[in-house]
Amino acid sequence: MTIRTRFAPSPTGHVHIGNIRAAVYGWLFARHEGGQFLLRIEDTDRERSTPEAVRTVLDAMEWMGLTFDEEPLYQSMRMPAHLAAAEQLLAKGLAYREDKGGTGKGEAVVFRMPGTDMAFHDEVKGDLRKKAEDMKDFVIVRSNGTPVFHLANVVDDIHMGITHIIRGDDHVENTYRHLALFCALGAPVPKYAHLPMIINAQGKPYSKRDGAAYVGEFRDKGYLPEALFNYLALLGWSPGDDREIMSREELVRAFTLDRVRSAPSQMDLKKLDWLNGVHMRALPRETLEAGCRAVLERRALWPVPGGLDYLARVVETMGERLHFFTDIADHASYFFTEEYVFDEKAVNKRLKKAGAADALRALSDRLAALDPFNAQTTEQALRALAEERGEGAGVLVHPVRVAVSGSSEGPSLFHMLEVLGKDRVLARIARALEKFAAE
RNA sequence: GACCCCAUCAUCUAGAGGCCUAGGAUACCAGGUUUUCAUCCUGGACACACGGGUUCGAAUCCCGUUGGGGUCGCCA
Repeated sequence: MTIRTRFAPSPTGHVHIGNIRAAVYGWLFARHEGGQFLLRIEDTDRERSTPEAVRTVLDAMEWMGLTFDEEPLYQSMRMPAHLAAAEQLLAKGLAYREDKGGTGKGEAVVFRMPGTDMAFHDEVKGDLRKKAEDMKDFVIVRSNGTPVFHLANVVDDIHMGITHIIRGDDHVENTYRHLALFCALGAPVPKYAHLPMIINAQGKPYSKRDGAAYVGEFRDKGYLPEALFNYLALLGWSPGDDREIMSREELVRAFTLDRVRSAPSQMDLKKLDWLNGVHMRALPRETLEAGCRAVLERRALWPVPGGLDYLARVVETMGERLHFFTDIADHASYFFTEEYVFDEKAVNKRLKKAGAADALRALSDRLAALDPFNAQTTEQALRALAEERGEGAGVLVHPVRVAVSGSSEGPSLFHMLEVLGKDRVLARIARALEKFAAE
């Protein structure tokens, strides 16, 4: 029997990180087993289930690389099947009609629990059981004639031939109901794997208040899907050895449900950041450049004279300083605009200091005389000048860096000067002199 | 409250009775490399919630306590 798993989100306009992790685990499991991974949109809540909300789910899946093997099933289209199942249960005497005083006018259809103790083996939590007296009959069709989640869910899982249900452990208590429904409908029961929640520092379910909580936010903040994927895979699961940095393929090869932890885990955004840097550094040049360009476009820092070649040189110079695509705008905007911001502390320390203006003027003259203006020649000129003045190179290096980039951090100064080019460098030094060095 | 689940460094985790004076990673601290920053390298501090058992031997098994979480809808 080939394994089939599914991700069954209800489209609410955003995809929670905990949900996408469930999808990641389902996908990983299906791929590892050579099975299928399916998508079912639980869009029965017509208020919230707008086409845009559905689009958000699809986008998140695509961005994360969670490919599914069949066309998505839209639960709203399946209402007749759900109702038919209820009729069948009614006919078999496994359900009954009753007015439980609900919202609707008439009677609801209530499913009769078997009245026996129940047990099942959860792939991550182990053996779980529940006593008959702790389980009550429950409504499967509302008095207004619409099917309830439990019914729809089970009927659709049967229809889709789902063999393994991988979902959040807030569903464990529902499992007994679902199991009973599978049996009542004469279908083979699937296996279940309940994943622990992702929690915040307070032990509560991780939410928007705790930082980025939705897939789209991570994307917008510049995280790489492969980094988030890698991170999420390791949040609650481990390969059993010391590997941490893993590609999608390695994860597929290593993933098994029995290595999923059953205790909840907390997001560590710092670790995600680190992992993002790791994946960033492993990216092919063209991908890196394309990602940076997209950010620049979004921040209105693109296009720029020199175009793609220029961008390539900036990216090359920034090197492993880019932990996020957004860093190209957050930490290297001075390559793309004259409107770069001056860091106040850096200005005070390096430009408003006694002697800084004098040093800058002297250096500016030397730089102006350079014919090939590149990393080598600028470095030579600077060092020669420093020696003549009987000072360390730092006395010159720091002020220029701040004058030219506004910041005291950044790539190798001389490569930066080369990329910026003589004209811009001289103009920036002059402007900085005017602006800050009122010596 | 009832029922269920969970419990190793700050965080993610390895650990399925002796290999554990508990390993790795992030974060943190200290040094080195880089006259900056980042990367990288080296070192450091940091944990088996508690109490009882079982056993020659327990982070690992059992019971209890404590702490946390989930579920108790004609929501999904």
